[in-house]
Amino acid sequence: MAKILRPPGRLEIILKESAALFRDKGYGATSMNDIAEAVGIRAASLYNHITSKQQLLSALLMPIAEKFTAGMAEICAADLSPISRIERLVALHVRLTVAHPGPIALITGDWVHLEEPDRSTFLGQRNTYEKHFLEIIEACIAGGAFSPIDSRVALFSMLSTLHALHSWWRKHPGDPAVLESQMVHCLVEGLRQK
Amino acid sequence: MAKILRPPGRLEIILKESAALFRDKGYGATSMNDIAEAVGIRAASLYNHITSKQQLLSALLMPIAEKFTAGMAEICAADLSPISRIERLVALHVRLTVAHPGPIALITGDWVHLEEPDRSTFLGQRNTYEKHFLEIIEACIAGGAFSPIDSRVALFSMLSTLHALHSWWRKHPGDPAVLESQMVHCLVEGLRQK
DNA sequence: CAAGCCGGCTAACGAACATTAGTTTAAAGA
DNA sequence: TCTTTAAACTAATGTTCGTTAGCCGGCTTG
Repeated sequence: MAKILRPPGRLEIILKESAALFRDKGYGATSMNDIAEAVGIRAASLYNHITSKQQLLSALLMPIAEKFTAGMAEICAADLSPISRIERLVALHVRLTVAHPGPIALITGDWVHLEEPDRSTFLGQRNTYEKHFLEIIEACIAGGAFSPIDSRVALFSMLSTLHALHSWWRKHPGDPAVLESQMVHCLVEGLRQK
Repeated sequence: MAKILRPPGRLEIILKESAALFRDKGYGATSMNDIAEAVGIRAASLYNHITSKQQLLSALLMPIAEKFTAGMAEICAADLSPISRIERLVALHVRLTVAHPGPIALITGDWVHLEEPDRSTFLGQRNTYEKHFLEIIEACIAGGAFSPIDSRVALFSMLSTLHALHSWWRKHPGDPAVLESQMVHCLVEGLRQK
């Protein structure tokens, strides 16, 4: 039984530092030297653990996309009211953001640097995710739970906030459950006092 | 009276193409060659119109920051109820986004590549802008117009949507007034049917 | 027609880039 | 103690980067 619990795992350090750098400076503006320096290593030594910068991005982005896809599938499969599905979706975003605040930041912009076939895979998952999200919103409107607003505008509004969650969490970490209820309040109930 | 209405103005073309490329690929991943190619010119020829890549970013970002600062000052100076100020702020974002959909995209992420002193100037303006925005939200809560939610969460939620507006506008251009009322509905009134 | 200049161009610079090859170090297993 | 092996290193590759220098064609203006 070779090695359980080896140090902290060099690869994971590299992934974590890469995510932070990609998030802060962007994939294109982050050099292998930057990453190596953050890890405390020479740039060439990184290649003992990874095969390319591109694969690094892929290793960060693809599992996250997968998690969102799986979460959406679970919510769609469950027997829930449309409004409950919305709440579950907010919870999904909060949970994944808290668990992976680094890689999740890349979903907004740095996916453009993915090469094929990862790029197409990622975009496909993203499209179906948003399609399902839209259908749930439309179900809320049809059922009278939501006002008869433009469903695509509502989707855009919710998603842009949920995608930016990581920046909020980094500055104000706290109880995920509290954050979740605050998000539901802002996004669904609205700010206006009733 | 030298030249009114000269062709389309080469510099403006360069600025517009740069904004689009910075927005799509990020400042660091956009090369002078990319910009030159988009303009239909060789990279070296760009320097007949600009002094550096850095100055290009600065020329795109700083005027936008200035416009937000000026807009906020105007709203603060006017004699308005807190809730009216919120509506005016949404209108300000919609108006600037529609007028400058390219450069406005850089406000979210690419400002990190600004060099001093522009970087500090930009951050200063951004901070005071958000401070004023927060005060207006708190006035809404204090006056009973808003629910007693965490004001910073409300600010984050509104700003993240307003900052992402450009991506929506690019895909679904239309009547700015309609967009504005939809935004007010999503951000203030909430999606939930009352 | 001549002068000037605006805005292209080619050529070249050093620096930084991602990546490869080959070597050394040091800890683990025999 | 000797062997193996993972993971660091140095050195070097060719490419691309932003930028400078200098040239040249073709308008505009006298």
